[in-house]
Amino acid sequence: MDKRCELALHSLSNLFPDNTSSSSSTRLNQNPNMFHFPVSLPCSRDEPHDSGTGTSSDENRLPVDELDFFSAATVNVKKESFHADCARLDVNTGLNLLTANAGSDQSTVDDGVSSDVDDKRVKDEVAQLQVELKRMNAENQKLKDMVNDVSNNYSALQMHLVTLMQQHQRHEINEVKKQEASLIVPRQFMDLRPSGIAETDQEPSHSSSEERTPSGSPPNNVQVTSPKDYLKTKNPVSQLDQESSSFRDGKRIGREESPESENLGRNKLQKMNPSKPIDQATEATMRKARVSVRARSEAPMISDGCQWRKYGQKMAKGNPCPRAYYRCTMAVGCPVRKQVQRCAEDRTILITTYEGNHNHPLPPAAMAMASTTASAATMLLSGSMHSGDGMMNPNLFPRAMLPCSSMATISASAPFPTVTLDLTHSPNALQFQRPNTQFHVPFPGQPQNSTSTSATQFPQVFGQALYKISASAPFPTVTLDLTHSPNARQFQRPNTQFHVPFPGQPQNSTSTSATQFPQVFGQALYNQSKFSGLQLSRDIVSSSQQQQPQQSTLADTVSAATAAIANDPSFTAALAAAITSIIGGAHPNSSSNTSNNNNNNGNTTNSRQ
DNA sequence: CGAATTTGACCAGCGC
DNA sequence: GCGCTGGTCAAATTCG
Repeated sequence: MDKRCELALHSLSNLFPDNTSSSSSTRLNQNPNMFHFPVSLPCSRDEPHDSGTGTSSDENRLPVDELDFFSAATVNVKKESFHADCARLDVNTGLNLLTANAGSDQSTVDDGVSSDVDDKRVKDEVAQLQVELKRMNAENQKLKDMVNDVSNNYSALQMHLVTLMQQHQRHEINEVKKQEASLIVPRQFMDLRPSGIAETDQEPSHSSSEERTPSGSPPNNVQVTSPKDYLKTKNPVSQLDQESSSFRDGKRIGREESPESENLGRNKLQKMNPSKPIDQATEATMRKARVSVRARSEAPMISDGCQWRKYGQKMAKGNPCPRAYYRCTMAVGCPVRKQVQRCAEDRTILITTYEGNHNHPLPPAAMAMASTTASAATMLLSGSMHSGDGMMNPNLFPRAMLPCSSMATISASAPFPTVTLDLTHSPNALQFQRPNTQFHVPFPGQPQNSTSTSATQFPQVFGQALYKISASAPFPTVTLDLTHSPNARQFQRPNTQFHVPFPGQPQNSTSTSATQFPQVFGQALYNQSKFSGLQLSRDIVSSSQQQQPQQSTLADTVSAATAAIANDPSFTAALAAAITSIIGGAHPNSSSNTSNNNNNNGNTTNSRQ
């Protein structure tokens, strides 16, 4: 920052010790869509200003010269710095200062000069200043309106981007489907049937594996066994696998009916629609694609900005913790559902599995998670669609999915290959890998020390830490493992606070019951492209990263991500979401999502279990 | 009193 | 065919 600006702000703080700093950082915080940039106050004055003169706060008094300086600075803020407005530099502060000092200055002059001439001159100056104040207030209001417009436009664009992404992916899927319809390339990474081919019930004798094969033909060169067999013979070992196995355990979970036909059995639905349009098939596939998010949280549910209604709870096999079922209630008929369950091995880990895509506009607070899950599902489906070759050579799959596959592993020998993308091996990852780490992101209208939020705030984090693609289940699942919490600092907005001690930033001791995750989508791209091939043990990385937070910048991340995407277009969807996240990450979360059902962890279980 | 949650019942898929 | 399991429904209950 220009030194003169610093001096100006210093003077402001001296004059209004209780007002300046707070107002400059909070007034425009009312707009949740605001970006938070470092304050940059442009100053036009050529001569360096000596803040030591006339800034004594004892009398709140400034010489006219100083008033002129602030006036000039304020005008420059208005004229030059839309950025400054975005940056929470409240021009009103300067205006208030101007007003206050105009008054004090007048009184000071009155005390010191008794002549009518001087008094008249001062009054004239005050009048001029007041006129100028009015003008600047009007201009300031215009600027604020502009900021609001930009924020609104941004939100609309973000929504539009997500919509376009989904449409684009559907188009791609349709294109690939047409190609595969002629080639009849077996797929094993997902459940994509050509339109018109009903699911399991038309071929009840088929195994679950066969059901995933188009045309009912088994994969050419892949031994097909049931998921349970796979689990028996192959031990994915990782916790993720064990968790996802609860969905893979040879059972088909989730129904594919549209909300309008939810009450119809799948059989009925398919009989009613023997020739399901391809879009519906795609939609069904998208609906089946699952994104599982693992996050450490004491809260019963992470807050993703959506509204959910609990419609069931069951005890799942192998897990003493009940699994809760939620349905999106932000719009009538929204097909999105999610399951929330604690990890059996580590109950501090909350596993949230999303299924489906929202069919309604989302508030900014929900955009992050929605785009994350949509992108994850899209990526999975896209990778699946491109996995025709990967079918023959499963190692191609992670290569296609990631610009740098050094951290991707795949159990190629398994009949149900599982792609594990362990991005925690990046040097940046695992910084937050601490049990019960709590992030604190103050949002407008939310007390910073609030402990009332029972849900974990969950901005967009896809692409970071450990995420895993599990296509072996009836539903392909992307698992985002946030328990190896990512380094979110790169994307931390200046106005965002975390409980993680950063260099030069004292650790905030406030606590909140809500675990709030910073938005770090896309960082994996950065890590991967920049540190490709770097093989570090997780423990080493973990320990080192906890002590050496990364200092990378957003620009670095974006450029690296750009380079990564240039290497592999298949990652378009994920990158798009990453950029979306980077651009829009500062969205505050709506209070708590849903109903804050604090009893979700309760012991109430289905008696049948 | 309406909304949200709880919970027992039901259904479907799958393995044996 | 039967039992197990996951998922959902809907009446009962609780909550604000």
